[in-house]
Amino acid sequence: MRNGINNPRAAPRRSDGAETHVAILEKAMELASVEGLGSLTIGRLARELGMSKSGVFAHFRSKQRLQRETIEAARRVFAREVMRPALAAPEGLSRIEAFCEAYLSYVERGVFPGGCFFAHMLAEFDAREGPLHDEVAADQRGWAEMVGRLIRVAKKKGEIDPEIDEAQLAFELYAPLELANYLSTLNRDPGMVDLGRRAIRETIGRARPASS
Amino acid sequence: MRNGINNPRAAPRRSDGAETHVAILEKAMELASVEGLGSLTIGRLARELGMSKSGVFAHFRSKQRLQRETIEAARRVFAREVMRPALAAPEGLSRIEAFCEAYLSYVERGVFPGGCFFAHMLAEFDAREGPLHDEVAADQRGWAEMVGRLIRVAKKKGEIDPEIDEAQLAFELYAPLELANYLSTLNRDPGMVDLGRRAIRETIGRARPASS
DNA sequence: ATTGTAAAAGAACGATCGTGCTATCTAGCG
DNA sequence: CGCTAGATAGCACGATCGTTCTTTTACAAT
Repeated sequence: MRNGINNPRAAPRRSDGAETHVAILEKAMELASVEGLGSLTIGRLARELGMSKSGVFAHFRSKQRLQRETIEAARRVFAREVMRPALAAPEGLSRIEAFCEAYLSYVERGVFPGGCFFAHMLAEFDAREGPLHDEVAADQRGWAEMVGRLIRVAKKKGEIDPEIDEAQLAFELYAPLELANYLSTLNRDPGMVDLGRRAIRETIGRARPASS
Repeated sequence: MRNGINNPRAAPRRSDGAETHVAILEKAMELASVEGLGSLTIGRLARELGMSKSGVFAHFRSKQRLQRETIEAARRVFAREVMRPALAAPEGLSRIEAFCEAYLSYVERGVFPGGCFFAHMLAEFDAREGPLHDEVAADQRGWAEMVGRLIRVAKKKGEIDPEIDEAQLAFELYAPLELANYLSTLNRDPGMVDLGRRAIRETIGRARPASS
């Protein structure tokens, strides 16, 4: 906005505020996925990026805003790496499969160095009070509703047994995803997500209508 | 040891070092289960207990030792609240059931105010390097081996289908336990552990030999 | 070349961190 | 009683925290 919009041959500036802003958020996501949002420190961030504390601070003007923007940036990564490939699959059971596979792949590829950003946040803020707990709870509720919708659509298409309890199935799909993330991260072994992959495959298989 | 051992009518001391020690560790477990071992602070602990920072510090002489002892104290709670009732059940499938139910009950009853202490530690240290990561990984490995033994014994007794992959079954039992802990804590709703209860029941049901 | 502006650095603040050293209090022993 | 030893408090340290204020830098427009 400040640079090059009206000038097609604008020389690259040594440093554009907006670029620095996203660079900070990228490093913040990295650090927070490993050590948590609570251990995310402005001084640490500055040292890691080779800039001054006040230089970093000026981009957010409070730690709360830094934390909020870091979460928002992580949501965009999640949307790009998990939601988008899932939505590319056709509606119904295969979109459910695609969503689970997209999540497992996102864990397996190490999109965040500390495993799934939101799994970490879930554990960090599940028991606390305050705005960060509420953000995590809202995200969680949103995903649960989304999976619930996917299940209902698949039922309507006759790809899932109509007798199946939606909340229960959503839980049984979510559980292996979450654990695959934690165990593969803990053991530094991306191969462990295959345990989750197999659990998902069998749970989805059981959810199919008896006729099939 | 220092008091009353040889004197049956020892007057109660205003404060016995050993009693204070366990009181500190109890508060430390409470705080750490909610906010994590990383946010556990000696000053905070002292304020919460109405004593001085140096008074608390003197019991451990380093923060590392405080953290180690807090983990050890939590292991004792886990042994008392989960392992002991599980081991009271007869060997085989019913001990597996008892173990899962003991865990879910321990979550449901809110033994720790922040949900399962070790589930919190798993997420806090899964991606870090250092002694605390190694402790968590060792605990994790220990439980996995224990569940593996339980499954093998149940197989030997003919209560579990011999074709079943032990590691896969262990994973599929562990996943609902973990998620039930996180979701019930996040939503402040102990009722959510019933989702885990039902998932466990069905998974165990499927593990039975086909003959049965 | 001068001016304006946004980005970043620098310096300082009060608070809190982990840790060490010293002093005070109290229970039990002679 | 005085003495000893352990538990606790008080105080100070250097480091780091989040935050504010001021200054320097580097580019864009004039």
